[in-house]
Amino acid sequence: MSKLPTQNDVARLAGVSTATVSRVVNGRGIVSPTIHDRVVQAIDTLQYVPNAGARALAMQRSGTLGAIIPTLNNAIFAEGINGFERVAQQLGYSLILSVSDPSSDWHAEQVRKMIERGVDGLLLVGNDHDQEVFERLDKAGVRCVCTWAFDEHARAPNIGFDNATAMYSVIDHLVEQGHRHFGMLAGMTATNDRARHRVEGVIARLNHHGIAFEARRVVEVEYSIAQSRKAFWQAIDNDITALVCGNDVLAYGAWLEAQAMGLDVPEQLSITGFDDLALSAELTPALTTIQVGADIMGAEAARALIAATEQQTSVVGKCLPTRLVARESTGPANVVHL
Amino acid sequence: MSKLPTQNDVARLAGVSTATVSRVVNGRGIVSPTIHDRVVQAIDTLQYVPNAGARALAMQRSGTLGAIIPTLNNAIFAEGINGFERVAQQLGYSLILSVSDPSSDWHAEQVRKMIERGVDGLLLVGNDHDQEVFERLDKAGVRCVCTWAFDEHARAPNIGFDNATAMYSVIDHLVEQGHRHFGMLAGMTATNDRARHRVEGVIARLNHHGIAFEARRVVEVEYSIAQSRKAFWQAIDNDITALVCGNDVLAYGAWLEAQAMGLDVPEQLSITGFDDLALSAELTPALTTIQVGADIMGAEAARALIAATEQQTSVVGKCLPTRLVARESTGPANVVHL
DNA sequence: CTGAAAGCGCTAACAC
DNA sequence: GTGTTAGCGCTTTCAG
Repeated sequence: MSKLPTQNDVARLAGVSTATVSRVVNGRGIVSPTIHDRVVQAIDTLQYVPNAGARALAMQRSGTLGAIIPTLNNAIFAEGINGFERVAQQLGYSLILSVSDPSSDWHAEQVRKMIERGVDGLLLVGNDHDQEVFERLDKAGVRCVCTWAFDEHARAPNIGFDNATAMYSVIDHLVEQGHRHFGMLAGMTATNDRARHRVEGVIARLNHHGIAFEARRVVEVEYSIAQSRKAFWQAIDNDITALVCGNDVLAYGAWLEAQAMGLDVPEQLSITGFDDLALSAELTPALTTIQVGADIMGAEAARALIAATEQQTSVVGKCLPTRLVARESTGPANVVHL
Repeated sequence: MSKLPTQNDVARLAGVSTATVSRVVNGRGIVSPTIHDRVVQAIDTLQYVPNAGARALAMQRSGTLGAIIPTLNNAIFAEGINGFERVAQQLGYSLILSVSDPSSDWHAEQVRKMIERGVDGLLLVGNDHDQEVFERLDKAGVRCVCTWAFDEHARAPNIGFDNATAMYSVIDHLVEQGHRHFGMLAGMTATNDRARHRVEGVIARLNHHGIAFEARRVVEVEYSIAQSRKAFWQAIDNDITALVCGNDVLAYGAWLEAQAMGLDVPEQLSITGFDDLALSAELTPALTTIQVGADIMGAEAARALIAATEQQTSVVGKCLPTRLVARESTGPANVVHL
């Protein structure tokens, strides 16, 4: 582990000043072709690699973007991070990733760590974050964007979609097919604003259609197939013809359980998801769901953060469209109840 | 974006030297209780957050770990990164994540970026990396570990499993149930050493059992359900009774296609996967597969990298066990051919 | 126990 | 065009 070559070493070898080396490395300023070549030469005989930390210290910009997501075990977040990282990489930024749920005590600490690392921008999921988090971020001059939601009046700019109205389209689709009796499998609303808004959307739209639906008919469950399968039975104990799920993972649980018990989907029960994961289109019957474009959302978030950083402006939010993808897991309501 | 408070500001406010502030922040050295309290006081009235970049510059250690993975769109990598990040976080390290395939031209560039960022350790996937990559890493004093594989003689320490012998257990299981005619859906062997070793394992073990199986019976396909479904038909065009898949995603494709065409699994065709993703246990019939423990692998990799960094030793590799999980998608070979 | 001072590797004015 | 010179914010001898 011999000491790495520094800018200084390159300068000496090329017989120029460190400032000049800096100029050619960063392509800033003007350097005569001759000198330029000499420096480039020196750089690669020495295999010189600039030190990003030192550069960040001098420039007061790190060239990194941070992201704190609740989990990596749901493909939808992986997809979003994928888009975020891809754009960051293309634009010369590195991604610092942290997995931590906003409802956990660690969350504020993770945010602090991001500030400590000097990220130029930070991606957060949802709007459920302590006031303090945003204050620290502001104070540190770290731009941030909240994703997976869109609320014009949120504390920080949002780049995401409207979870409630996305659910409207699910409900409209179902009501159109004659459904009047609904069940819902939702995420934990207490600690997850996206889940909460999806439930609210379902209830609001059902009311809009004059269909009674009480909050207690909503079964909340952790996002996992296994949990969902268990919860399925609580959710369908009424004469429902349609089961609305808070996301595709929950829908998979319902789909599997229905299949396992020989229940015909959609003949006897329509099932809907939310996210449109890759698998959803492949199932038989294929899952009707909401396409959210997580990859694009991540990409947009990265672009917005970087633009704001480089142009010294504030991040501009954006409401991304969602789309109902009507497939085979939903069909006309049938009087043959369970 | 007023200037952030620095150690200096804290020092001034507390009426001590920066060295003292450093001491209390890092818990190193001894500071009298009185002074200690005064400093802590100052730190949180100023909301002081240390600057990791500056610290890294002074200490020559960044407190970050890097990981370069081929994709985030396969749950198995998400799982591995999850374990890696969790341990890193617990031990006070941050994760810098980059998505790039080793076979792409960008890969070397991504490695360079990691060096530039000064990561203390780097996780790579597989052993298919240019010699140059390892040289640069060595030269920069960046420890690295290659995962998802285990080869004692690899250029860099491996923390992973033996892909070939894992396949032995799949073959043994199948042969035991009377299967003699096999098909295989594999990943792209040219650019993926894990896929290659899995194929080699299948062939070697089949030969060991005296069963003829030529490499051309292996259908290579990109890891995606959609691709797998198409490839399925090429793979089963013989009188096979068992289809061995290179990973669970490929197996899902086969499973779905079989289900869609009304083919009975395992009565008419046994199907096996590799990875044991969460979904595999939930399907009906549940998928027989290889449990690799990606989360643990990631965790071990982080632990090894950090231990090596902090103890100034080299990374010690480790061969992690894999386990055949025999479920319902495999059964006795049946003479009723396709 | 605590402070002073010398860097860590790089950039950015400012001179020449 | 190119070199000089201050720092960026932190840690770490070394004195005291």
